Parts: sequence; C-alpha cells; structure tokens
Amino acid sequence: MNSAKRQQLIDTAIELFNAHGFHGVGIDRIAHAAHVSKKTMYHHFRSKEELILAALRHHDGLFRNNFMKAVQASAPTPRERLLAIFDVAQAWFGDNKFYGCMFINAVGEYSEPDTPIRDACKDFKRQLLAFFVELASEAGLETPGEVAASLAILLEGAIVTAQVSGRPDSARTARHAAAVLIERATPSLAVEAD
Amino acid sequence: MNSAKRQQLIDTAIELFNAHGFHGVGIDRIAHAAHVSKKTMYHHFRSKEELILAALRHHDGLFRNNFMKAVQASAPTPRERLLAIFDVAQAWFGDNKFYGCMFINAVGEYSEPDTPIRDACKDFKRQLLAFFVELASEAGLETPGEVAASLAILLEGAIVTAQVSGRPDSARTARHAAAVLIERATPSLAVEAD
DNA sequence: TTTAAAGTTAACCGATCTGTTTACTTACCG
DNA sequence: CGGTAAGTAAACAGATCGGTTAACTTTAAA
Repeated sequence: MNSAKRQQLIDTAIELFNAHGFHGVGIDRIAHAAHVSKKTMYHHFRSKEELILAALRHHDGLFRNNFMKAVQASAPTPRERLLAIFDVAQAWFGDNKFYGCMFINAVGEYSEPDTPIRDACKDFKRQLLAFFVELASEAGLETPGEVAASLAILLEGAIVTAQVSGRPDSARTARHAAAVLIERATPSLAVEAD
Repeated sequence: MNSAKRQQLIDTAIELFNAHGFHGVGIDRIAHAAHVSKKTMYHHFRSKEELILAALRHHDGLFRNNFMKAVQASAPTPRERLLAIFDVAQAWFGDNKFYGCMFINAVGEYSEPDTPIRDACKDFKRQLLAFFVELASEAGLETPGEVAASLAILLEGAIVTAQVSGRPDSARTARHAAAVLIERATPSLAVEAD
C-alpha cells in the first residue's frame, strides 16, 4: 500500500493545508506540487477527505513523537519536563513555517461533530493530554490530572496567541503560569486554603 | 451605506462562516441564505474579502460588547470579574451554536501575515487583552500585565479545548488555574520566591 | 410626480472544484 | 518472458467558484 509517491502526496498535503487551509487547496494543486499525476493520487486515496485524514494521522504521529522526544531531551526530571513543554513550544512558534496547530485549524473548517476528521483531531489532543498526565504523575504532583489539564489549556492558548497575535513569547508567559500551578500542586509544600 | 439587506448579509455570513469555514462557503450560498440577490450583495460589498472583513468587524464589536457586559454583570468587584471571565466563557461554550472563536478560525485559513483579515483578528485579541489588563489593574494586582496575559492565554486555551475536544468544562479548569495566578499576584499576600 | 437609489431574476464569464476515463509507459517479479 | 501494479499526460464531466451584466421593479424622498 505504501509507496514513495503516496508519502510525497501526504507531505505536500500537510504543507499546503497548513499554509492555505483545507478548503483552500484543491487536489490538482497538491498533485502538481507533489510531482504526482492526479490519477495516481486517486489511486492512493479514494477522495480528498481520505487524503486529509491520512495527512492528519501522519502529522499526528510525527508531531507527537518529535514533541515528546524534545521534551524528554530538554530536561532530566518529570517536574522539569512539565516546564520544558513550553520551551519546546517556544522553539516551534519561532519556526518560519509555524501555522498554528493543524488540528485546531482543521476543526475550524469542519465543525460537524463525530466525523472522521473531527475524531482524528480529538484523538491527537487526547493523546497529548495523556502524555502530560504521565509526566505530572511521575513528578509526584498531588492532582496530576488537574495540573495536566491546566498545562494543556495553557499550551493551546500559547499556540493560538502566537499564531493569531504573532507573539511567540506567549510560550514564556504560559511557562511562568505553569510554574506557579506546578508549585501549587507540589505535596511537600504547605498548601494555602482556597 | 447601511441597509437592512446589508445587515442580513453580514449576519448570514457570520453564521455560515462559523459553521463551514470561510473558503467552505461561497457568495451564492450566502446571498441565497440571506434572501438577497447576488447583485445586491456586490452592491454592498466589492468582493468576498470585503464581506469577510465586514463580518469579522461586526462580530468583533458585538461579541466584545456582549462579553464585557456579561463579565461586568456577573461580579461586583474587578478581582471577581477576572474569574467571571471564565463563567461567561463556560456559558458560551455550552451554546449549541458554539463554533470556537471566529478569529482563531479565520487565521487558520488565512495564514499570510499583515493582511486586512489578519489585522482584524489581531485587533480583536488586542482589545480583549486590554480589557483584561484594565480589570487586573483595577483589582490592584502586582503585575497586571502579566496576569492579564496569562488569563488571556487560559481563555484561548479553554476555547479551543472546548471546541476541539468537546469539553465545555475546560472553562472550569481554566478558572481554577486563573484563581491560583490571581492569588499569587495579590500584593497583601507573602509571595514565595521563584 | 418625477427621479435616483436599491432591489429583483437570470443569464453569462472564465476559472477551479472533485472525480473519472482513455491511452500509454514504465518497472519489477514470478 | 509475460503479466501486473504503478506510473504518466490529458481530456472530460458536472458542479461551483468569484464576479459581471442586462433588463426590469420597487421604494422613498425632492
């Protein structure tokens, strides 16, 4: 099933979808940019939606793998890695080909719930959250689920702020906020009442 | 320049753009749904982009006005209003016509920087942030700019989490995080070192 | 009552959309 | 060697895209 052409199509599709949106890029343009005939494209993918799904899934695996590896490599302890999330994010935001989160952008164009595209986006976010929960648990925090959910929200917010407002330093702000939340959930500390 | 038809077009455009994306909705569809002829549409707007801009600007004014009023009405003091942001957001997320933030979605489709559409989105976010800074200042927080920026990131994150993952309760999580950050920035409190 | 603006329907333009088909060329594999 | 899967270019189909035009009707103010 796999072939070099198929992968070229997926890679090209990811680039073009990121840059111009999903409805904004046609099959002809993708096939041409990937140096692949239209027929071959329809040989590998039954429809545009299937190509979109393949692009989302490939980007899911690639991005999450790179992101998690970078976080692991950026700090030695789980606690520090929770903060390293935002260092990795900051490097990402600074990339000249930063177009925000592909999955957030996809949901913006496909609002109908419980469709394959929506499910793929949900899946990505759920798995990223699971990674945060794991780190928070390893760090021995009191409420790992709560902290992980908060950090996930901070990351999402930093992404769209960097994207919409063009401020890559949103990663720094989010990191500071994360540090306060993590400190607050550290068991050895005396916790002040709500 | 203004007329009932013009406003119908804008209102219809906002609904359709939110539900199907900007590239996903054509002029014909908008005109038909608004019960307005195509000619009339092009009488009021020179191009689709001008209609998009008018829709974004109208939504900007309307949404921000409603949001700020709701926040002011939800709590009596600036400090409590900073938290009320997330109560208002939660009510918004629960709306059956919640499609995320129109401006975030717009940037996902129009990535080229320094275009009128991008500027309109930037403007919206900047003015919302200004509102948060004002509240944080009135609340007498030590670093109103920092706190406001953090709350803005938390709100953005809660929006996309509710949108992508279908969890309106992200507003609750964000609210808890905001409470910790606000407490941390309250001057009467002894602040522990970083 | 005249007149100009705002409105209508419907046809048309060239381009592009997703998807199919035809006729032909590789390249590998049993 | 012979067959099959993967590839090509290019035309085609029907729909829709953004945008224009022609001929006509409504509406409201001077």
